[in-house]
Amino acid sequence: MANIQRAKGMQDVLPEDRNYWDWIIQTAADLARRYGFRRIDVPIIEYTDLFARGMGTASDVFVQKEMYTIAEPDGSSITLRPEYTAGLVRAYIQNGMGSWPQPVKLFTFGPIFRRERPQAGRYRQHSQFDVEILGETDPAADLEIMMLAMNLYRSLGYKGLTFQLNSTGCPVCKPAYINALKAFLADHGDKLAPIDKERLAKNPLRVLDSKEKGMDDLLADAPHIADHLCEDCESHFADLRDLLDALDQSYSINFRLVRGIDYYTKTVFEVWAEGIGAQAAVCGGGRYDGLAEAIGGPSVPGVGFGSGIERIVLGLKEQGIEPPQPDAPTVMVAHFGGVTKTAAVKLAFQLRQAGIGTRLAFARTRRSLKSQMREANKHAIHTVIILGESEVEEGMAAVRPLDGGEQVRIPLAKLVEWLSETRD
RNA sequence: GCGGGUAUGGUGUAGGGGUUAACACGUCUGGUUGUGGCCCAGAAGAUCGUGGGUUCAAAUCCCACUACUCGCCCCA
Repeated sequence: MANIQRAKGMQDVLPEDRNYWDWIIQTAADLARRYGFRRIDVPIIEYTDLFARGMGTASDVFVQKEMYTIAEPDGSSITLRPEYTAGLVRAYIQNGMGSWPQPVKLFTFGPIFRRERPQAGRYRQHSQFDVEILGETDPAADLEIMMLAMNLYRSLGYKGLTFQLNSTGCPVCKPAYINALKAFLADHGDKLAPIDKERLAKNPLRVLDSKEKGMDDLLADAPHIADHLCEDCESHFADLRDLLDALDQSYSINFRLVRGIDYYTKTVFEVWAEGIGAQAAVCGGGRYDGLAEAIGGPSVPGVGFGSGIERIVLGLKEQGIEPPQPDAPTVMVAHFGGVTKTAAVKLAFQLRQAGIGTRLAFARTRRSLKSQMREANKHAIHTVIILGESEVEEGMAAVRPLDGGEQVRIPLAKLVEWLSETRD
């Protein structure tokens, strides 16, 4: 058995769990369409270059290790997508969506791949629901993205939801802020943990994300990005907050909320839910006005979010929320082999044709009715139709309700009508 | 990449050197001719993760490896 197992970090989604998935995806798609988003699907594989440019060079070495990259015989390099946004922006540019009515609002679902060490709620293949608005700078677009995310979790029944909101500035104002932050941290270098000193050197913004002891107090006095925003970012952020207020939507300004990649500009946000442990964030997103240019295209502003389905499922389970059960057959046809089996097979398909979900008993030889009844009971069947020799001879069916009630004989010709009137 | 934990039938567990590895759930069959759930009886199903070592004897002790899992780093 030891050698028959799924690859590391991969997951089987068993039928029981799949109920959560279907429900989540259905809910999300309905919601997105109500907001005017349309579904798109892009390939799982893109040229490696697209992701390399999209991510920026800061985390290049690291990124290389986490991506599933394949060298093709023709010398090109392709990669299993580690995120959605770059591929969607590529599709926007390549398909000339710049000349569609703007903005273009898209959503999608599917797997993304990162070679990380697996952990609770984090796998090497995981699926995301991803939503983007491309070609729009209005803060109301940011609002729409945020509210779509929030309302998705609300629709699913999540409790204890909060918005964490911040602005990360833009290429005009961000560098000056980073310098101010660096200077501040350098002044307090003796108070930094080794890990934070490393972050300070590599990616100063990440120090804000530090969970080291004493950092809460220290960072309280650190410069806030909000005080360093340029005029454009400042007004964008103010407008967004006004709109949230207009909707009576509460949120927390979290100046320590930062996102890893370079391409984020202005708005960054996360939705947090209570009760799912260390991974409080069920989704993260933001604005990325510089991404399209970074990958070598025209300037196209964008804002969006991605949310991991596995993590949503985890949260639902921890909050004790169960998905609706999908329809399963409630009618079963039992028989005793031979001519009765032939009759049963014909009947089962007639019922299905008529829209009645039907389970057919299988049996290579004569099989006891007891075992067929037991089978019915295990599958929540509420009506067993028994076709024995005498029934077949007379063109009748013995209809046995399992939820109480008398067994009756119904002419086969009237069975569909009888079932739809009486049993559903 | 770094650290912790765990590995026994399909699942969850018990057993801690000595003849047929136990229990529960699940699965299957039967409990008089063609009737479920409860109950009863029975059956199938494990070379005790892999490889080595100690021993007369290893599921049990030792070592290594692998896998799984939790956390750290990092997170698109």
